[in-house]
Amino acid sequence: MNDGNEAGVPMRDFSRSLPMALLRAREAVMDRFRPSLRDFGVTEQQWRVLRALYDGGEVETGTLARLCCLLTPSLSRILKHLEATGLVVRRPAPSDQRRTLVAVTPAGRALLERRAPFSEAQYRAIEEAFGRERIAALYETLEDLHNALQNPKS
Amino acid sequence: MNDGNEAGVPMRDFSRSLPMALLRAREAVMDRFRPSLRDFGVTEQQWRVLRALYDGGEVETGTLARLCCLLTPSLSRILKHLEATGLVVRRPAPSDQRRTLVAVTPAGRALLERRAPFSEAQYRAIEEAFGRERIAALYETLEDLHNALQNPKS
DNA sequence: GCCAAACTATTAACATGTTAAGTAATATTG
DNA sequence: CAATATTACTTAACATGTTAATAGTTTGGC
Repeated sequence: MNDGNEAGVPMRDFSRSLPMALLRAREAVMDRFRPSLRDFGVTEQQWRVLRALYDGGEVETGTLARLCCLLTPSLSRILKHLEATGLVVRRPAPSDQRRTLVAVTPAGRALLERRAPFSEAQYRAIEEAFGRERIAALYETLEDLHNALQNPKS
Repeated sequence: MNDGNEAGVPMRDFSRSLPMALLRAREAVMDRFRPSLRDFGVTEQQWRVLRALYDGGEVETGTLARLCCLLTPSLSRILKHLEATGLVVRRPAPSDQRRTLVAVTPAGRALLERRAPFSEAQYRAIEEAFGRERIAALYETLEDLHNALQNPKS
């Protein structure tokens, strides 16, 4: 009668799952970065937070969460850990005691600058394997996709 | 002297992080699918496992992990949960007692077929927002990237 | 057949993802 | 200005990500 179910909606081929395709590609990329993350004793998410703070200014927790693509409960635990290890500092915002301002410490900055060369080396290897132009085009496509799916009606 | 650190390696702009770009795009996509996953009481990963088993045959745990982009410790816990709720069954492989064969149950198949229409509706919305051809091209690019980074020298 | 090496799955421990609930501070309304 | 709603962050609970260690099987020499 149809493709095998009562509702008449054929099951999409598993290879055409967009979340899976994005995840597979991301895992292939992360496999290149995990060794040095491990060597420097930081998780992927801890690195993202330090990375977002590198510019030097204080950043509010909520803003930091959006920048790093983290949910605030996760970020809360990550900041607790980073503060305990002396890589970041937190203080309440003077103008609004609800908000928390986060900044990287000199130790955190030193860690960032020690790992940066290893990270850049992997970027060069990835660009060599896939093509610098194709990588640039992919950044654009991914940003367009993100924008196309944001707030469809608001 | 240079871009701000002693090693002379300028820090890459945070917007040019490939893992972040892939993650942001994936999160934008997943935001469309999470509501129905939640309505049907399954996690994203549980859905991936059921989805991979839909064809009907028995699949080894290791193969299933690769198909679903899951590490075997995660899959082990997920299968325990899915088996407890009656959505999959496990049995040792007759020819090799080390291996475990997994299959979806009628209840699991029923869940798959109930949610499929909601999932397909979101795929249509995504294709409408971003363009069917661009989505197809993205699948290709992501697969090429994955292949380009797999086993560079083996 | 026996023993060491390799393989498969699981468990353990710690960190994060996800949703709901809680706490404190600020903004709003009457 | 007091009661209420809203906001920002945290905590709690359960599920998964990640790495290391463990237990049971099989395989390969010998």
